[in-house]
Amino acid sequence: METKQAPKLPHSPTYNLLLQAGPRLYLLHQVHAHIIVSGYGRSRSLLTKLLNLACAAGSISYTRQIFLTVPNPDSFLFTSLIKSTSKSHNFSIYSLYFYSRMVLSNVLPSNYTFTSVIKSCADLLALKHGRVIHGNVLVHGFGLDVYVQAALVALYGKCGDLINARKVFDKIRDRSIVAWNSMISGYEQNGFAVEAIGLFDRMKEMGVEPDSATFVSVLSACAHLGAFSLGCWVHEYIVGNGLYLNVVLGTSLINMYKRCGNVSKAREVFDSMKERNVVAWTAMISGYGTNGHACAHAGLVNEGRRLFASIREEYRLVPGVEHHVCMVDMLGRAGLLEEAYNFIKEEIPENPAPAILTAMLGACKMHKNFDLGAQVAGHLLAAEPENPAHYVILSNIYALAGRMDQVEIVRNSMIRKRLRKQVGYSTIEVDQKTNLFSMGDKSHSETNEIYHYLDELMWKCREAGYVPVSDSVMHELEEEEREFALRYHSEKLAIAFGLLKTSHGTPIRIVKNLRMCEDCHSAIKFISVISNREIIVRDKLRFHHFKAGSCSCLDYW
DNA sequence: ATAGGGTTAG
Repeated sequence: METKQAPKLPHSPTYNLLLQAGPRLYLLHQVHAHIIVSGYGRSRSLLTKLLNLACAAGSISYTRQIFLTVPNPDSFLFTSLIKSTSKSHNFSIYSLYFYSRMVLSNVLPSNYTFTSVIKSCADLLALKHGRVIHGNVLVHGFGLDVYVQAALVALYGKCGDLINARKVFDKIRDRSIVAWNSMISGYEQNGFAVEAIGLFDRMKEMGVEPDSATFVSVLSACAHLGAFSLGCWVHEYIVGNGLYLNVVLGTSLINMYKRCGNVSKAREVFDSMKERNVVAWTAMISGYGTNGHACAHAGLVNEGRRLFASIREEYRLVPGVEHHVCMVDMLGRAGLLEEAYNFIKEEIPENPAPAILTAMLGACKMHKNFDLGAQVAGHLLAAEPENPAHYVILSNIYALAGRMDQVEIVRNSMIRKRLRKQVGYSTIEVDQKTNLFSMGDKSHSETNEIYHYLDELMWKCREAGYVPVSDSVMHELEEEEREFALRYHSEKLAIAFGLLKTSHGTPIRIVKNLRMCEDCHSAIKFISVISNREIIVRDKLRFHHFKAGSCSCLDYW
């Protein structure tokens, strides 16, 4: 017996004209005219298709104009309109608009309506509207539709409401790969890299096969944590399972490798990609930059000046804060303090962004220009009086200049404002698990072993000629604390742990949330010789590759 | 008459 299938009816000639026109405005206008002239001006099906195409063609005004001519828009028309508008970021707001018109017209929404309108809320980060719509979902009985649930998880995740994202996620009975991906990316995008990886492990335990979207988030989490071996595992999995390296996935891999300090692997991936766009190129270039292969480090000041000029002259773009910061950093590093300062005054005469002044201040500190430093710090404190980092660097500058009275004043004003220095920490991945250390941390299960080993190591460093550099420690600390703090800075603890736990020949990779201090920088150079290991430290701004007693940053950072 | 879904990089 053959099964009876519903016969597939051919499209009407007019409908075919619409299909042929596609999302091209001038053709759509012609077909629209044809529709009206041939008396189909009230055909909902034709108007629906026309609306979708007008929207896809990018004209929201034409879309609205057509919408207003539809006699009685039905659920399908509203839904398709909401879906079309949800596809473009620019039109998300109209998605909400048409949804509210739908509700006001008493037209019943479907589960398809909700997936689209929720996506628009997510793109708009419209959490309040999202909550209301979530209520509507429940009222209309779609609370257990897996597509709607996945959209809700993504909505809450994007809006930073992880509690509700997880609540919805936990209620999903049969979790699709997209539901898992939404929750994992929710954690990742909100800075919870460890949780993202934890959920990924759970997903694997449950036998769910990850896909490229899963890996994009997981790689992002690896990049965040500097989790090199997990990142390599993901890469092997991708290759082993023959997953296609599309631009997004490829760029995620590049990003992971470069943020783990391995530019050559990043480059291998880049070279193997079939398609590359601006994002991929930018990821690769910035990888070279942060790892010390760019103008500011190589001292290619003329090249840098020329590139900056080309932003306007060749590319017709307006330089942004990030470009200004780079210029000031590059000039400052090269010792051209005056040029850097004039650059700021000329390029950004009013209210330069704090990041630009911070770069200037760093340059003043590096080249010990205390007068200019104090002047810059004054502007910076006026712009951001609540940021403790500015007070710390200013007090460091005064200390370097030997003006302890000023150090005292800065310190007191910090105390008065109840500002505290951001807590520094370092992480290191061992056996695909990330271990976190903070200064003087004794919470680790192998604390005694680690401290003992570190003391021994520092002793050997001293024998080899290492002298502690105490001026980089916070000046608000008491003398005794200072010595302790210096000896047990988080990166030193993490390195000691790494040396204890990994075999010879394996590079040690550390991620630090703040800038590295001068003392640690000097100590690690000695450690790299004594332990005969390559040590790679990623600090807040850039990479330091220590090998045989020297660092890739050439002591400028 | 006919038509559709949620996740992913700097």
